[in-house]
Amino acid sequence: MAKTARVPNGLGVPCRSCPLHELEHFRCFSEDELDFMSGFKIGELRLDRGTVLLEEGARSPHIFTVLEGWTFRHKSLEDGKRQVLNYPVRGDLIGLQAGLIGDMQHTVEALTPVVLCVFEKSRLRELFERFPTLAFDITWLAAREERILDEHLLSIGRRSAVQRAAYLLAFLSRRARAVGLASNGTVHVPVTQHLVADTLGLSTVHTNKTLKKLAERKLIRWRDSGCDVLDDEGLMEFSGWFEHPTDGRPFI
Amino acid sequence: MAKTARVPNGLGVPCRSCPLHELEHFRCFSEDELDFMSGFKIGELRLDRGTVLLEEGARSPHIFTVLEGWTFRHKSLEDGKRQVLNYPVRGDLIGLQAGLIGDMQHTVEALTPVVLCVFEKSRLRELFERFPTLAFDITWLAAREERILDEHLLSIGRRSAVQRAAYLLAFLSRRARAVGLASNGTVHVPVTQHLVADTLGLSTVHTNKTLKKLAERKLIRWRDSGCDVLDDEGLMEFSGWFEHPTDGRPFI
DNA sequence: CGGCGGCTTGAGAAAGATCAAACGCTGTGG
DNA sequence: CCACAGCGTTTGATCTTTCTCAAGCCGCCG
Repeated sequence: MAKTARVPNGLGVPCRSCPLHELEHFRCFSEDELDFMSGFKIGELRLDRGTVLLEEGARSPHIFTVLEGWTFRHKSLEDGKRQVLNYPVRGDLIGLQAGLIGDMQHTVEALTPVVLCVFEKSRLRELFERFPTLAFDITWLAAREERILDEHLLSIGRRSAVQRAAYLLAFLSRRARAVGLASNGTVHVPVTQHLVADTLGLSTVHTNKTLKKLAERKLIRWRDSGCDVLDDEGLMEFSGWFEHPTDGRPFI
Repeated sequence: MAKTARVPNGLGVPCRSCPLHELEHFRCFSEDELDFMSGFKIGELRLDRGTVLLEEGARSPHIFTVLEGWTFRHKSLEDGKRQVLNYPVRGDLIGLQAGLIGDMQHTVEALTPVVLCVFEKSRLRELFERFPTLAFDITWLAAREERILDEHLLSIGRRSAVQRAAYLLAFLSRRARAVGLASNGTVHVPVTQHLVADTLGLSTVHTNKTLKKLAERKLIRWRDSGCDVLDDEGLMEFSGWFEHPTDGRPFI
């Protein structure tokens, strides 16, 4: 079963030389911002695959940012049916909802070995007061998450099983690619079919049959408990989804 | 078909005497904040039922806040299938996503006659710089929207049709009640069954049969192209959903 | 070797979609 | 005042998608 880890262990990468800055995807920081961030970040947290970072109902004193690896967040009904909500990857914020509103209302778990930056939520107010630009970035990220969830909702509510699957894999592939997770051009998405099922709102059996159809079209290949996305353009076309460009993504 | 309206018309209620302040639901403003808000608000917009406020693909110079009435936001697939995402009501922000990120990626429409407060998105930066507390409130609202979408996603993905319907109506009733829209104890939700269907990801026919089951249990009553929620506690129990308390809701 | 987790397959059952028709309002024009 | 059109709702019949149950396969690890 899932383990739980909580305590920052070790300082690791300083913000100044954060590897995410190299991706042209992100905006640049001022010196002041960098100084503040360096102090705001209180450590790094490394988690094994399968470890629960934050649990539904918990109240954590920290918020996090993904530095390396894949995570996913999900919540469940009382009868145990689970719904995956999203997959935070490099550069994404984790725990903002709980940081602002109160308890966690979903669970966040490591999908691969993961490295997170840890921040104290008690200093969020200070961040807002001293660095409006950073505050703006946080809000930007929240708005983008909202947009992604809109998209997921449309997909689950109105697309057929195959299109839904195509959308999901295209989405994940694009997202991974944008943060530098493609190796020689293709993205390997580290999800089990069971997890895909719980993301699409389908049963595992039906998901399996559905994914086979995408594999037959050479859009994906299943390998090593995960999915090689062979042709994300093809998936996008097939699902009827396309990626909307966004004005300058911030970074935090 | 839906009309489109765009221009603020008339100044209406001053922020100082905003009726929303009376609901103990919202946090209080300082004098400074009130001053700023009074200037930030550039007018009011009244829309008839069915009018489109913001359209998918548009780029508006404004963001809005609902002062009176019901709205809904939705997006569609190319083949015309529509998914309703949420129902902004009194006190909710509209257009933040587009305000921060770029184009609108969903459409917002008036469900009843509506009064909106209009703000200039170009002054958002200034708000963040001068009033960190207000910036914080905006982020709070974004995080709460995220949380609501999480809940919707779980519902659509994992609940049965009846439970989904029960959840939706309980949710809307609670929400309406919280902002003072209950008349002698019960809430009238002004949605057609077609709209409910597009929110639940079901067909209209099946939605009709599903709602009948809830009506048979005396949980709701259909009347005047809308739904009287007779027993939201009952709906909540039936759907397995419960309302999570939130720490101090801000206001904007 | 045995067990477990993840994938695959088939068969029958259930949930929900689609098609078709009709009803009861309401508003409009003759 | 009536005829009629349009929208929202209701109902029944049939078709499709997806679920559930059940079993088997494979590779990995203890």
